[in-house]
Amino acid sequence: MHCCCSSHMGPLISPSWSQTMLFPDWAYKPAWSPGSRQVQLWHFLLELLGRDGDEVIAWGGEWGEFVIQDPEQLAKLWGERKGKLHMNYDKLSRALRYYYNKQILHKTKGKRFTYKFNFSKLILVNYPNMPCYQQVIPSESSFPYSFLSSEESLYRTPVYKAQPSVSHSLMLPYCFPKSSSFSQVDTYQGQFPFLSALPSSAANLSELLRLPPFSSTLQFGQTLTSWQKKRSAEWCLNAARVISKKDDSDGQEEKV
DNA sequence: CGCGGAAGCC
DNA sequence: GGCTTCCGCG
Repeated sequence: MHCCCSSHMGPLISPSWSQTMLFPDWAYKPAWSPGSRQVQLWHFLLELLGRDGDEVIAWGGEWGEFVIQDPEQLAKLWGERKGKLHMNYDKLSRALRYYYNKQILHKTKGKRFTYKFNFSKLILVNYPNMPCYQQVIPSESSFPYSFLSSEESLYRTPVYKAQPSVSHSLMLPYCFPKSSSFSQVDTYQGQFPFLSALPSSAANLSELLRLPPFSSTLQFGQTLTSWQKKRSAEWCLNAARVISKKDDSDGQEEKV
């Protein structure tokens, strides 16, 4: 039994989930609040990946896999974000390679500009003291998709290939009940920059949560629904209104 | 391209 | 610690 992120998937998806999202309070702490640092490369990648139809970077055929379609442009954007005017793909890719050791990321061999996130490790590395997490991961081994051969996706078949039993990292916060130890929860506050630190508002959250491949949204909706019904009182819940679209929405530094 | 050592920066 | 910069190697 692993917390709320159970493996069963039902047909139900709340039609309103894209309009109203519920998050624990701590999920809204900005990245630059005490205890957290500047934006990290993987935050940035997830952020861009959350924007559907991006020409610079996009999700690949496998769960967590992504393809950098315009390496130099990606480097330029990253450089702008970090204030490094001479950033290029050579340097950016070095940073990506440093993720190999941490097992946050690895290279999809044979595919140009293609890397793959290990969401489980991503969480473990960055948020090691998660209570329920230690139950989730070891039981299923760190990678729930082992039935997928890595060579399998020569062709880009979108759906139903990768069906994770543990949903992706952005859902993991839902596995951490607020319940008894408030102090623990406090420790987590501000530690989810990829949830809360994205440039501006909750609108970005919605983009982010469209995240990786496929059914994640479905699971997400389902999870939300059940949590809303069952345990919402136990959470420090926040309602995030998702602004459907701002004409101002390029208010990030992407455009200069 | 992709890799990883080495040094440097903040 | 998390890159950034540079570089030699395959």
